Amino acid sequence: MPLNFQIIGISKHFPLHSIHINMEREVRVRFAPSPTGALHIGGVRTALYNYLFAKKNGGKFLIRIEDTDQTRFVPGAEEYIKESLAWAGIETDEDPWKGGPHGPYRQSERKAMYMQYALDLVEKGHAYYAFDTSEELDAMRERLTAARVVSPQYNSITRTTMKNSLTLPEDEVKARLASGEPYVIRIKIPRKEEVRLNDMIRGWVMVHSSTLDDKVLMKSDGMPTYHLANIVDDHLMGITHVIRGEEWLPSAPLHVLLYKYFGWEDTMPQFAHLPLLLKPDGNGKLSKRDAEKHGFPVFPLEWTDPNTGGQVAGFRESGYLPDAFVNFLALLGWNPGNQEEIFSKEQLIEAFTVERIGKSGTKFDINKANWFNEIYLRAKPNVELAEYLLASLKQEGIACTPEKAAKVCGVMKERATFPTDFWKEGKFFFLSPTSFDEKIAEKKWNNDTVNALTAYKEELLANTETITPELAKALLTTALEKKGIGMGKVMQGVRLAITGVGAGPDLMEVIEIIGKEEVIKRIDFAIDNLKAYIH
RNA sequence: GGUCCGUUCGUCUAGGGGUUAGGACGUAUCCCUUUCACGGAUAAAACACGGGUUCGAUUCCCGUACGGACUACCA
Repeated sequence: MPLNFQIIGISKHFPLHSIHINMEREVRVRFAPSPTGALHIGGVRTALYNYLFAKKNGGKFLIRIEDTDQTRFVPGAEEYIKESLAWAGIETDEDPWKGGPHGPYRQSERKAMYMQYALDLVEKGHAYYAFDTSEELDAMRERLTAARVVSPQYNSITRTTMKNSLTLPEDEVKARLASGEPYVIRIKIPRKEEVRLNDMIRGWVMVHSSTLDDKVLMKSDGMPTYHLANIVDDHLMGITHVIRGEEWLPSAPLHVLLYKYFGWEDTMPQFAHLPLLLKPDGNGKLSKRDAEKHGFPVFPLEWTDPNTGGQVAGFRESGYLPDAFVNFLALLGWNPGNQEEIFSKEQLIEAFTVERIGKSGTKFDINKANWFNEIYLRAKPNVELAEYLLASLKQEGIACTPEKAAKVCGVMKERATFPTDFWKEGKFFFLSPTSFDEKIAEKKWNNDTVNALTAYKEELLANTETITPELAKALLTTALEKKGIGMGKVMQGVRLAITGVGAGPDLMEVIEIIGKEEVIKRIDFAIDNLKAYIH
């Protein structure tokens, strides 16, 4: 794409690179999880926002696995991430599994390229070797704490007392390196400098460099830390916007400094730090414990930790529909600015802007998630819903035609929250009642009900037409008129006899689905078995 | 402790110098339904506090309080 002349004209006064690049660069964003366990719902939201942003702006969304900490690697976690995003319908353009032009997409596989960047910083005087052992580090912190230093850290002051290439003679440094002694490379944070960044959500954030510490860039095992790896990779992968959780905000100034020292300021991505997802009660970050405490999932998929054996519930397994889940998640911290709440994925892409992401933490409310699920469940065609019911029935060993299952779902969906409710609340469509709701029986089972049912049975027997809801109702009306009993008086009893419970979909529709013969059988059974309730 | 971020109904939020502070979930009540829901309607429910600035502040500024994140050779 050629630059237009106006921009070239401006370039006399403003740096051309930044204007040029910002306008011409394709939007590229990434989700960079660590494979250390199940992907938290907050992570899914971060991925979702990245995805929505990319698609909205005609850009690319990619996944990069940040597995630089080998000690925290958990088998299966990577697969879990992949499956979670797939379930939620968050599609990637580039990732470790399908690859892409900027691979590899696993930091462990990029290991070889980080050292040269760290060394580049050392050469430029922005980083240095450090040989301190962890015991020495601990001792330093203890010493500083004892001296009531407010923040004991490896920084411009303390580094002068430690074992590093700034304090040791050059020869000794060389000797130590040559001897294979373990070392790390630390960034050399300037003593006095104001570091600022313009966060897309929070505006200007300013931090004084004196509060930053000399973070480790290269670990002694030859792996980079997150701070180094994420800057190098984002740069190499052409990332234009970094949308990540608020927990990264404190280290963002460090990252800005790194871009500066590498000389990549012109293409430094824009940052957007997302508000946290909080516990539904009280305060704090939403955690696994909340799931256990409140009985709802905080992870997209069910997960069993291979190391601890600990198990967590998943939204998928709990019966949440992917579209409902995504819709719910999108509104947790973002809003469209109008009063609409129901958004398909495509509509979310269309409506999404970073500007409308809120600043404050968001408490997690499962009620709202359930509401979304109900909305999406009702919008689904009955045949699609039937698949869920058919699956439940198969587990129970009950045969059923797809047509009947669809019909059951059709009448049940108005009252269901989860697909599993079709079976749970609608067992009576498939199983004759063997027991009855005692409370209803106590209240509604009486001579009138028995008389009404007896008369109804006669009418059903006498009629030879195929039963429909209308016919079922007409016959009941006739029976009741003959007996001189009001419908309202016995309806609950009739329902109880036929379904065994006091609540359910329209009874006449239930009768149609169950069929005349079965209804008659159930009436007989109820009359025989509920005698004790007649006073 | 230090640094940074935040604070509108119980929850998610809209709004923004003058509003009856709007919507949604949840809750309650009523209507519809000769059954159960769905649906509809109504109600209760919020600008953390104190100073400024201003004719006027929930909105802007500064404090305080409260909450949170970060403070590893973890990400």
